[in-house]
Amino acid sequence: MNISDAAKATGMPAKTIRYYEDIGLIRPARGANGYRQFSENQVHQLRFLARARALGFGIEDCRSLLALWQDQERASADVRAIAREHLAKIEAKIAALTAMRATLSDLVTACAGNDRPDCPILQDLAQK
Amino acid sequence: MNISDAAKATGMPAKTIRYYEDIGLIRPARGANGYRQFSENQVHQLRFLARARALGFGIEDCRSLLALWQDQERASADVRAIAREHLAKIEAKIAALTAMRATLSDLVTACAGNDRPDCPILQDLAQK
DNA sequence: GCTTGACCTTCCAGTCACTGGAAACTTTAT
DNA sequence: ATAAAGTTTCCAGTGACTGGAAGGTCAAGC
Repeated sequence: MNISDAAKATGMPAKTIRYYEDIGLIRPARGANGYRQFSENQVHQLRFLARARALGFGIEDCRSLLALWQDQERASADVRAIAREHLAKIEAKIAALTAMRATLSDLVTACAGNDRPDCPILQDLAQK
Repeated sequence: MNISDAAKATGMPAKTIRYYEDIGLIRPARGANGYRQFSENQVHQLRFLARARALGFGIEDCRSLLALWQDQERASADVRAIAREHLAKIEAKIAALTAMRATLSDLVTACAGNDRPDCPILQDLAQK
């Protein structure tokens, strides 16, 4: 399987797959012509990575999760610890964004949005 | 006012202020010794920037907002348009993160987190 | 055989908003 | 006089790609 087929099979850009090889997340074989060759198993790994990334896990978390997945002797506690930490980071981001949204939403509502220069948004930015 | 005083007055790292000069957000004068000299007005501008950044506006938005703030002939509609677009992006991010949180939260709950290898989190990552 | 086009390769640079660190200069305090 | 603190510039790194250039390879049509 060449890279564009792997890309189609996983929904990832070929560029991303090359990048993942670059940083050692996957190690596809090479044909005599130098082309990367992906096994079904590697396509499965790529899908695992795509799903983990879609859940917001960072690359290093993905590396750990992939290793745990491959490891039959893993403890689910190790997986859970990674997921919990990530969940905490996501919750912190949501909290920060929610606070921003509250303020911005108020300001957008308060601003007339017309031809005149007076603007509660600028007032807010200027004062604090 | 030297850079470290401006940093204290705004709560920004001096590095960040230098960076803002680098990209043309602010243009402090220079003393005979080459040191940057910040006026009260520029400190005010920096605080404006800090506040805008804290609300999540990108640098280019900050540049536009700063220009609008300085422009007595501005239309509040222009400010509002920037804020609304930014608000929409924040809401999209919140939606994405909230979806991640829902899935992750379920998975973390479902995982026993013990010594054994069976793990709903890995199962989820592997299947889709 | 030859050409065209689609595919593949590597490598370099850019994204965003800083942040860290090195080397060298100036100012301030002792 | 010296040491410490503050300042300067410049270069590199962050995360996770993404775009593009230059060049090699493959399959199809003439």
